[in-house]
Amino acid sequence: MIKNVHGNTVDFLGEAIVAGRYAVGASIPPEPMLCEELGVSRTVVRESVKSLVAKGLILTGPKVGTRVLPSDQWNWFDADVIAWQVKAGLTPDFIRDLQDLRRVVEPAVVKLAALRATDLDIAQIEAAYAGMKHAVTKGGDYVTHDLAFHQGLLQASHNRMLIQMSKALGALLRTSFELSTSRKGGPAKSLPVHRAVLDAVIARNPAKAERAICMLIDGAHEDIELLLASRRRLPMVNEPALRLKAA
Amino acid sequence: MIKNVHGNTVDFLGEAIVAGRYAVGASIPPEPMLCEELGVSRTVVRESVKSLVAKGLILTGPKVGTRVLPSDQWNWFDADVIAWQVKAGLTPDFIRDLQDLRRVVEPAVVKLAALRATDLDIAQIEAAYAGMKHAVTKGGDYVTHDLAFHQGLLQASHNRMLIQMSKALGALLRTSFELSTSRKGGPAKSLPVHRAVLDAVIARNPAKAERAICMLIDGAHEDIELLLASRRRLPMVNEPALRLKAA
DNA sequence: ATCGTAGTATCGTAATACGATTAGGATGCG
DNA sequence: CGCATCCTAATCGTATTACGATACTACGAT
Repeated sequence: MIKNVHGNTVDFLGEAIVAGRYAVGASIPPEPMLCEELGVSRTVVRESVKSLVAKGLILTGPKVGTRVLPSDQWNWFDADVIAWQVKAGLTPDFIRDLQDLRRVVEPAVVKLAALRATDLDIAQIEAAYAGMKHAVTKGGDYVTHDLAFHQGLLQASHNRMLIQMSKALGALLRTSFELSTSRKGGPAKSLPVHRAVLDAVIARNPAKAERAICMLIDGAHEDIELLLASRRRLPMVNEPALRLKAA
Repeated sequence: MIKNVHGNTVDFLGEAIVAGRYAVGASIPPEPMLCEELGVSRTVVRESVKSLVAKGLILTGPKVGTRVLPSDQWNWFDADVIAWQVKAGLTPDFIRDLQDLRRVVEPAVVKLAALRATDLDIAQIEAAYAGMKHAVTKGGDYVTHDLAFHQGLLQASHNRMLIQMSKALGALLRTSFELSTSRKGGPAKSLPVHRAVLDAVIARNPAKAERAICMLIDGAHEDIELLLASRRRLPMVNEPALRLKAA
């Protein structure tokens, strides 16, 4: 998974920060030290740092160094930030936040989708549903099509802000699916509920669509609670970090 | 309002892109040209470009140049992107999206706030309310305290994703207030509704809080519709852009 | 003891050079 | 004449060096 020097550097630093390897408010190693550690030029380090600044993870200043900002200032809807968080380990806090978000957003989204979906939107959701059905009956990748289903719903809301949440909600859906695989009937059980959502959207019935999606969310709710209960403590707490000031 | 060369460059380019001065999918001038135009070194231009890439506005590649991405890939919850959009002129689309978002998010937020608000949260909202009241009775800046009120509500939800929306919703609130100033009774009328929201939160009554905030939103709804009706066409459409390929 | 000042670590900006990639045209063949 | 192939050149990617700007730190003077 090599891409380019810049991308790798951003990922390395971003992941380290999101994983909590540098304490909030503390400085990360100065540029020359990072250059040496990562074996890249200062140009690359600086551009990477700027990228992270743009995502709200850090701030920089002469002499003050590069400091990690508190996590509520991060761009939590940024695809990279989400990816780093997922890779670093899903904290209960993160999952709880996402769950709140889903319960707020998805019902509203399907209502809008029922009003605004174009034929193309519906065709795409229908295709995703077909993929899910195929995965259940003949085996295959269920979660990818499940994600496509929900993403199609977001898209059909035709609201840029709401669409933006697909990456974040995707992380949650993927997690909740992590559980459902253990219980054999999971996908098979949720399939008809997905169908009901889609039918309601096609029928342009916002109220019905909302009721259907709420059933879906409530179903996933249990899985998540189980997940949170099982993983009481996750690897990422406040570890001493890599090293801030050697001397 | 000078800050540093990098910040100015990012703002200049970001604003130009958000304002639609470069067509979606088209290339913006190559790095050397931007250096000359802006009178900065290539270092600065590159770091600025990386910042914009991090915000999802553009993508770069050797030979392909730097291309503007479709607006539904932009990080719409990024404070800078919002600021640039506001500065460039509020399009009806943008306002409509924000309005959707507000109707979805704020009721949910106050419900969570009613469950989770700490004493400190409530004290801050209370302070904001006092500021609003003062502005109405003795004159002063109403909108700033109004913003602080709603931001306090977001904060009290204790959900990082929801908190992140404060910048975006702030832009909407500021816009809707732009209208209310014309009608003299605006602030005075909305004050008791704000009080009702706050009281419900203090009383830990989610349902009541939700009803109250819905009244508030519905009130603002008219203002926004008026705004949209009055400004049928805004400056930012598809202008020819600055200049792509001179030769 | 407190304030001011100088020193220094660190980021900010500039300038230059060369390597890497690929879009898009030039070329040759069927 | 149309299409596949190759090549060129435009443009970004990375490295290196140098110096200016800034803010923390510590020392010394009052």
